[in-house]
Amino acid sequence: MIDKYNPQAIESRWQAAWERDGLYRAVIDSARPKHYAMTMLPYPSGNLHIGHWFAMTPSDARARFKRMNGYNVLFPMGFDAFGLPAENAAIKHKLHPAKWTYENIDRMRGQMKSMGAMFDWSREAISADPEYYRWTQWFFLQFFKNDLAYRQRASVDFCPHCNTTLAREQVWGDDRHCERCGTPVIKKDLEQWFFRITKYADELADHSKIDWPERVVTMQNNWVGRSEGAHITFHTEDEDELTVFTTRPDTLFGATFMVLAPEHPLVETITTPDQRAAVEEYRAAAVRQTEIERAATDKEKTGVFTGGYAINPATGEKIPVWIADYVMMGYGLGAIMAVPAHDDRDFAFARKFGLPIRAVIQPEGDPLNGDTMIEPYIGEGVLINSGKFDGIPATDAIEKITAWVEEQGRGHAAVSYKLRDWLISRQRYWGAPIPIIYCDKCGIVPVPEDQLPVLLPDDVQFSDSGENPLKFHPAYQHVACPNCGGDARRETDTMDTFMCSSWYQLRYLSPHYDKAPFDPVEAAYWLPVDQYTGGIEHATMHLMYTRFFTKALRDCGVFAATETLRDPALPSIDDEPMSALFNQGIILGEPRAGHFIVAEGEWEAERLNAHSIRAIDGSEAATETAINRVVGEIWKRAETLLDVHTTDGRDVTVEVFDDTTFEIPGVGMNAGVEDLRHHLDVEKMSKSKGNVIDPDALVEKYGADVVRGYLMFAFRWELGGPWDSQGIQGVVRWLNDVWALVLNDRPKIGGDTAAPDADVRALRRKVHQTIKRVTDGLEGFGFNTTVAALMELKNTLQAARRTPVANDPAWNEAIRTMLLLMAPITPHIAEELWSQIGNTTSIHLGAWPIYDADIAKEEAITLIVQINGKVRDRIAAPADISEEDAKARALASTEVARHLNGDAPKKVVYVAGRGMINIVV
RNA sequence: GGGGACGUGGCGGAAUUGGCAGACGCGCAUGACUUAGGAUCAUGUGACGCAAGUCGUGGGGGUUCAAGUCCCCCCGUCCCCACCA
Repeated sequence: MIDKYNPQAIESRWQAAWERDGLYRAVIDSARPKHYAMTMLPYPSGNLHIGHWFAMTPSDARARFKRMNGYNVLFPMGFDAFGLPAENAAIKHKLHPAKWTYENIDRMRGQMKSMGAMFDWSREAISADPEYYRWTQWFFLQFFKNDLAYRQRASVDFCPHCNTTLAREQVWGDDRHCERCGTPVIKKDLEQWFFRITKYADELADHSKIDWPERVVTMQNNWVGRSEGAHITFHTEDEDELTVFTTRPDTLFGATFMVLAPEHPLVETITTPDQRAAVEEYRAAAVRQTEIERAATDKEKTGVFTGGYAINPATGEKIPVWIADYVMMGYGLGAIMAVPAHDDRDFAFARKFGLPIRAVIQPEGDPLNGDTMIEPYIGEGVLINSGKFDGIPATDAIEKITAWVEEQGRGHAAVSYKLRDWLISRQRYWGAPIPIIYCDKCGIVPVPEDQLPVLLPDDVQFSDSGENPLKFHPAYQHVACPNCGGDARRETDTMDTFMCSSWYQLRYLSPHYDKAPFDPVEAAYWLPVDQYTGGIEHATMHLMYTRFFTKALRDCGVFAATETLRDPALPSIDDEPMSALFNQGIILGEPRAGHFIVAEGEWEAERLNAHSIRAIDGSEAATETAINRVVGEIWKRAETLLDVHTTDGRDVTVEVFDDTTFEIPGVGMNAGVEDLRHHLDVEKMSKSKGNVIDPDALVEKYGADVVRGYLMFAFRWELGGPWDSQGIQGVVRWLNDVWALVLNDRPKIGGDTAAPDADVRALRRKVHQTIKRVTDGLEGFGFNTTVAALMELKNTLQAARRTPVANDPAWNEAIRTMLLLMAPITPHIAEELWSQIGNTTSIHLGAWPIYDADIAKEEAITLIVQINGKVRDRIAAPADISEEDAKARALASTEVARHLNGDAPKKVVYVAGRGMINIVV
């Protein structure tokens, strides 16, 4: 009986059965430990791509694994449904964003169901639903009430293409472009809403309560950018105060001039009449300059003297005050004391404009001289030219001079952050309206909570310019002031969609709850998220915002009701939203090579493998192996393409454009190509490059289990890598083999003869070793080695099947165990085979196999005998061999004797755990 | 300029954290079966060598009985931040 594995026949059937039986409904069960697994929710862009599969199916495998290990697992899914693409599609196709969005959601939900993932769809949350954004607005009001939201005119980043302002986090790269569309941003002076995320700077830089990847922690800490230093107040000649932030108060005596950002408010008053024209011109030029130009680090320093002076509080000296665009208004206090002797930028500036340089930190060696220094000295040393502080090590002086400044009433220790408050206003339609009303009499008036949600009107006209249609919707804008009843105007900006995604883990708990953003009973049981997974690209955006949100909600008292329902002994849920995080990598496009010349014919390589190399003119290549090597080496080392010729049947000569020639004698390359550069044509997938892998087509061709299995097997999950359309065949073979192994009739080996005990023990040993590898692998996100372990077990079973072991009860146990171990990774085939071998309940409700270290323990080991670290012999020995025995056997080996050549061993090292002996001569 | 990650066969990647380098898979080679094969089965597959053997984890040094793994110096790739005071 051979019934071929046909995934299409079984997968939809099981998906329907699981849905019918409510297998993945997660319901509170206080008798079981909970596990809240969450993977980043998708934006409903239209179709699921392979990246979604790569992100979601391994997460699903781990959630299933947790479930089989006795956890009550919640693994929800939803859609981050507000956002610009919907609005752009609306403009382009004359289609309402809601229609576009919800149609996409319907399609993508269906595509996700084809993954066979255990998503609990009864908890689906969609951020564009009024019942969702009602609470997004409610949170805004809580922030407003608690002084965490404020409105301010500020110079903000504006994307001219998307026609909206952006948060600092959404401006990327050297050219400061819009994260969504790539257009360089411009600065605009606008009244906007901000959240006081900076209030939480220190807390956000503290990751001690969560288990997050080091990479994310580092990026977030850099983003918060805490620096410790001091505020020091100088006085101008007119007795105006001019306060600077510095991380080097120890160099105060070396401050020989000051620099203000061109936008600094004091510029107005400090500038002298004869300098005013020059200053005004410089300020105007600075405004005109793009951020890119201003931020270029290698730029020649520019600046203008204001004509004004300030007094260095340490030296009493009169020092000039300049303006220069290398000082930014947005960081610190927008003003610096310049210490040219000990700072790169100040040094360059001083040299250019002939300003005095005074060394105040002296390293060991020749005394520094400010007039002759050719570069600033940044390192450690002792203070000089610093009055009573002379001779103190600079590291101590930071504290001492700060204390002294404070005594003088001239400043204090201070901390500065790079983190900016979060700008959440967006001048676009498809987002959650900001629930604010402006009244001429009452000012800024929040919409009363019982009037939420502020609904987006449907009857809007989109213009090609992308301008917010709410601005042209009088009925939406004109409202009565909730306070005085008079004529008032509704805010037309909507909220940054990162606001919606900052709290979705809460809405999943009770997506239809209408008394609060979430049901405290659900929250008390499920929170916090135990395992979050998603891409690293959100490190300083979503992952920052959601942590801020949680802390802000805590301070607004939103978790109070939940806390009363929780065991106070449990760790708190209101400091951090997600206890653990794991970032998967990305799947890149399949590598493609171009044309090159082989055997004087033109050849084409669509891939890096020789298999698909063929001559355009139909001629034959040299041996495929040789060509294979050439292609590999070319792609590994060459920058530009080259000619490849065969000189005879086997040898290949490669000519690089610069006439370098090297030989490839049949197999392998000779040396001499080291200077060729690595070059591999691997790119991100994109429609325009035509290298997109469509998961639907793969599912249709191979089935969901194969796609899941391949995605987990072919890459390290945290790294991802280029797609390989041939590699998937390995997973196809694996599942075909498993299918045949479980279902096909077995020949009775030797009638009913009992299998030798040793063989049975060997089989069970392999099974238990696999249990351990799979358990550890799934726990630790090592999906690729997990699949490898399952393949090995299959290989072992295939071999055992030809022996009497296949008649032993241990065989059936092995099959059962293998299916249970496969269930999280390939849920459909596992379920089908589980049912076919006679089980009536779902394998996914089955208990995870228990690892028994005694069974897994090797009975015999191979002693590895090394001489001076080189393996010279292998000797079979019992696992419990004593050290003396092992050494004796090693020294008795004839191989050892041969290599010792009569020399006496100087030392014999025995490593018990590894069965290794090293004889040192 | 600052911070971080990485570099292992033709390819994706293993290596229980200092202990047999190359698991598992792709590809490839040879053979079998086939009208055929992008199917299946068997065997082989780091390099060099007929072999004994030698060499091998980007390069160079070091620590150690033992280094892909630890330390130092280079080279290269990628990511983040960036006139941050």
